[in-house]
Amino acid sequence: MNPSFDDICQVRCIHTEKVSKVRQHMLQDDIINSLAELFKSMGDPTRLRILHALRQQELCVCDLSVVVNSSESAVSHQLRLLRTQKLVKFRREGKVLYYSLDDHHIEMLFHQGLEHVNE
Amino acid sequence: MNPSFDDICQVRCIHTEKVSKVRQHMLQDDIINSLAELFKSMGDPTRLRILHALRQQELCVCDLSVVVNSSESAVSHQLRLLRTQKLVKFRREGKVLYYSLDDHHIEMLFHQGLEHVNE
DNA sequence: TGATCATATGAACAATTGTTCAGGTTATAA
DNA sequence: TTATAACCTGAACAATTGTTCATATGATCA
Repeated sequence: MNPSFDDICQVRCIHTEKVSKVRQHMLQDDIINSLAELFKSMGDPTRLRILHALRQQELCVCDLSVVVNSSESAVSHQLRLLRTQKLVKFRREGKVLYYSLDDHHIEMLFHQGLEHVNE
Repeated sequence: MNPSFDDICQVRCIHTEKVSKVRQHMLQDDIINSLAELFKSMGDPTRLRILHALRQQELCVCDLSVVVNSSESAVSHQLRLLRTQKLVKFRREGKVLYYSLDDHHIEMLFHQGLEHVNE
């Protein structure tokens, strides 16, 4: 177990006021965890390739596996994860499932990320 | 090895035109990898707590370890990663290092992420 | 109904990750 | 120079991750 706030600060904690102020505005664990899951979902090359492809065009699993150069099984596994995290959605047309980005936040995140990477 | 584009598409590939169009606009591997590293860096609860703390206030390692309730060593390891990925920067004042967010993209990404999580 | 196509799933494996522990740096001040 | 405070680092470990392989759905059509 970690020592409590008070325990630590009796020993050493440089800026007590700053710290307690910041602590009051920390996010709840479940929010932080959801946020971590979201970014984690975007933290894999294959999934980013999938997402970038879907930025341009809705696509089925077979197409996606060709576009991102990965097996259909691998793509399907990744799509399940992206679905769970609400990054993509799909519509069915007969046997074929067409995947697309779930909402505009994903596009925004992708765009902002690209800007950061391109300095 | 994966079969080549042509190999696959001779066998089965539903929407050949769509696919080759999307393929032409795919991002280069190094861009995709950098982007993945960026999001991966934001895909951990401890690092998100650190980043969120720094959104409010520049802080030293000791303060941060109290705020995010983690050991100084753990925080230091995470800060190194965040530095490498250019998510945070620091300034020195005597023995103390004050960390802060590197640029406004990080704030934007955090904000957009929060919006998505809060539906 | 049975055959086939598009996709999903479960188990298993190597690879990666985050933390802890035990030192090691670097800058300040006595 | 020596002691101390603030921070960093490397090794090691359990836990998590992404892929592959084999198999299972579920929808369509003959």
